[in-house]
Amino acid sequence: MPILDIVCKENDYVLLNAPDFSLVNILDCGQCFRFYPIEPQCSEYIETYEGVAMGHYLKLSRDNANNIIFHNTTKEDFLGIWKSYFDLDTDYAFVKRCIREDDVLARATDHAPGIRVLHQDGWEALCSFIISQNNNIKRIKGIVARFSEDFGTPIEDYPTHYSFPTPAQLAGITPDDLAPLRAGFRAKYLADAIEKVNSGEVNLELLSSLPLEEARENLMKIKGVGPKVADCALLYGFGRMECFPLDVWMKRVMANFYPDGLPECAKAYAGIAQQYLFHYARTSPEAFEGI
DNA sequence: ACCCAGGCGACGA
DNA sequence: TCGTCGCATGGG
Repeated sequence: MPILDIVCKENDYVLLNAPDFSLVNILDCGQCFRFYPIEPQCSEYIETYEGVAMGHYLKLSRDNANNIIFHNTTKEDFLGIWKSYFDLDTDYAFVKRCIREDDVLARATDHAPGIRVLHQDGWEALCSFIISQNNNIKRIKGIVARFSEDFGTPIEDYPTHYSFPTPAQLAGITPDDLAPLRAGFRAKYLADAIEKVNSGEVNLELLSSLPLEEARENLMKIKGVGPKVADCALLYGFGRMECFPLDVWMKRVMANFYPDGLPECAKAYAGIAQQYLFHYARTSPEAFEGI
């Protein structure tokens, strides 16, 4: 049984009736930093976002019938890039039914039912979460945008949009070269990541398959990569859905709701559960009420 | 003016 | 191994 009904309409690909898919939930919940809301161009569209991922520009909308429209997308790009990027092979309705056995997770999934965990490019996720430390999401997005504009490549047919720079494009870059990003003390961490990935001291190719502890230790050889940044890179960039990044918000969640650890029903879906809980804690004033 | 932001490294006990 | 502190930058 297909998880989602997908049809091709002229130049668009459309997910039919996808209630577990909200653009604002997915693209504005602190997991990715390159998508921005734009004015919908059709009265039927509830929300429209555009951005760049995996070296490709994408504009997508949700309409008033809960269809998700991938605008002007080829079959090759949809199946080769976006199907994986938006985790379309995972049945989020099923995952939510499982984790909702827990009351807090039930509230969290009600609060933002359209969250999904993206499968982003690993290098971009690593750099993005190096930048994220002691920083806020708005400024992270600005730094990542300048990183792409200053060192990436214009996208074909969308020359005002830029791909995220590859390690090869950044070879030899010094912290001073990164000054235009205004990344502050994180510039030297980015430079170290560039150096260690280009030298092969850290091999990104292995991180999807290595035992989790080894993968984390590998990433933490990079200056500025500790347990939290490593877990975020592994979860969002290397498909390690068992990762459970503990930032300040998640530490509050654990202390308040789960002093004895994550409930059993969520353990098989730790990364996804984390995303619902993180977003709930950060955006719902009721999250910690009565605690 | 102050405080904080999806942490981390350096340092001292 | 543990706690504490400084860190660049910019928005509220």
